[in-house]
Amino acid sequence: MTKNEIADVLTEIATLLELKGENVFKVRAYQAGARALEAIEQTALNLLLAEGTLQSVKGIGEALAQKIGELHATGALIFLEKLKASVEPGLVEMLQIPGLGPKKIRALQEKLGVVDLPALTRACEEGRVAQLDGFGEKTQEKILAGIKNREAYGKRHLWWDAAEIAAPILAGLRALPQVKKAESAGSLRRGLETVGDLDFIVAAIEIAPVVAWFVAQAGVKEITAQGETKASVRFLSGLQADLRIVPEEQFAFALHHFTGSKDHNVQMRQRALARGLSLSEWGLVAAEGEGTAKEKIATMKLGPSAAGSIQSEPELFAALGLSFIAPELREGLDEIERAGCAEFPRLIEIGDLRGAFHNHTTASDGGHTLAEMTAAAEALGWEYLGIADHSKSSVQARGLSEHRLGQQLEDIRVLNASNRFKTHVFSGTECDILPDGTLDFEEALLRQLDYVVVSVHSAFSQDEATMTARLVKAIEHPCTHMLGHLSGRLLLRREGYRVDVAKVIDAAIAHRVIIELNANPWRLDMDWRHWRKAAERGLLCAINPDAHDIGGLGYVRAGINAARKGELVAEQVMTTWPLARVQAWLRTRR
DNA sequence: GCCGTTTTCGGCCCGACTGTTTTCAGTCG
Repeated sequence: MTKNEIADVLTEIATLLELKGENVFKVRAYQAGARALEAIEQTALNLLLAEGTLQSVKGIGEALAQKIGELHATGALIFLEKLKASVEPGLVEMLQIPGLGPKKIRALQEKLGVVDLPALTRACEEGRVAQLDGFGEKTQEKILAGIKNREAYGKRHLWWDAAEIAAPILAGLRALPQVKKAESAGSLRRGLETVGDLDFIVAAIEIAPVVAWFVAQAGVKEITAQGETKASVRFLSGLQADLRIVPEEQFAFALHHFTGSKDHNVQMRQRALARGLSLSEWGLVAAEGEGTAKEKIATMKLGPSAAGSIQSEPELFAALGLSFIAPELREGLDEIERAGCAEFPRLIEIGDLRGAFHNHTTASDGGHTLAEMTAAAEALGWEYLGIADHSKSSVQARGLSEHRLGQQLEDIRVLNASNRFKTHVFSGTECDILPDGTLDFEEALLRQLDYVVVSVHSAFSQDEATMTARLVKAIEHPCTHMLGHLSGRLLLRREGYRVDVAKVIDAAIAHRVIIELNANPWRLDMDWRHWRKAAERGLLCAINPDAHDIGGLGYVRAGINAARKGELVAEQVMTTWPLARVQAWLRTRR
């Protein structure tokens, strides 16, 4: 079993233990073990297991090391099988219903014999749930609504879509006279590829009018919570938005807290405790003595206290002996440990980009012409634009024949010579990698182009070894400059094909082939989780929007999120390089 | 189940809100 599969098993164990009413700290230990496993490389895990030193990994002790070893060696775990047999399988689904946690689910099972969602629905409809201790009419209604809307409520949303919804809300909040500061937080601010809900943090001099505006927005279907410091609404689409309002002095703490991630926050609080401090969304105070952080801050006179002097996130990190951690890096992996040792390098920013490869035109399945795409690139201030329409085997995308590609090559030559645009156009192709790993065009034609992107668009169901060999063979082709969308995944829609990413990265480094970071919000492929280690080993990145129309060029914004999460700096991304350097690089790859 | 500048036991992040209760448990993030 691979480490990610083992991590999934540990998470499953945690869920089952939770449903059994096990000690919450034991549950947390399994969850922490899963995270620890996700954070290390497969090869490192293999080595640790071979050496018998897995317990040196923080969060993995004797029991987890034994179970991980068993899973790695045999692909099965007797402990899990026994655990599964002791928990009704329908209970796991019940955890997805808002308001239902392990305790309530156990009560439902023990008192009413409810073991799955259909039985729960009946029990609600017959009014039996409302009569249980700790339950009532409202809970019963909420459960029924939760079951009915399960799909929409549980759904995650593409970062891109969530960002579009969040932008006018943030602008609306900032326009209110009572609002001093407002930011979006949560996974949206962390730039995660998908977003579960929206979080807004506001510093305001008066609370009521802000809450009133927030809950009265167009498209609000229901108000799910409304208190003194927070309000939550659910939009018609099922997307939930949370608003937290704090005094201005606490804005930095609240922003940090609600940016998360949860794992990051847990580790930050542990770090604070180790220094005799207690961190919460309200502030950073001495951990000793009575009272909550909120109460302490309320009674605190202005003075040289930690909370009084911290006005920003960088100051908050500094107070815990840490260099600033960009929101995109706050996933609770190893960023806190590393921030304790050194500064992070300046991560790539959208303004660093000078162009992009892998864009389509009306010649294949794009919506705008070569000239229109070039004009749009010029409007973005880009020095260059790469055109890579589909090759002939991608019939579904009106892939270009050799003849039509030759024509496009000439069109681009003429366009560049005309000096009509300041943006230089590179002629390329998104050449299909055929099922056997050969390319869709002959070498003689490929050599006439400025560059070649190779991608898989067929035979997705090949086994991992075949697909990996196929990609490696395409990378080894002397004309290949870049590998397009490595996994072929479509977020929230379909899994990528099975491929050994590590081997593909090795091949790309060995043959000086770029792996693109496809910035299309549905793709964001290769995944950000691979980039840091790969780039440290010398892999070069290109942030490519895979634009099929002029609006699609803007997708690089999403690509920047992923690149930052992968800790890429501008130098490691070829599309930040000036035109002359890019030209020279492409020539040396011939 | 994990861990140790509180070190082999006794802790484990912290607070808001809801719904159910008359002071709090459960859930959520």
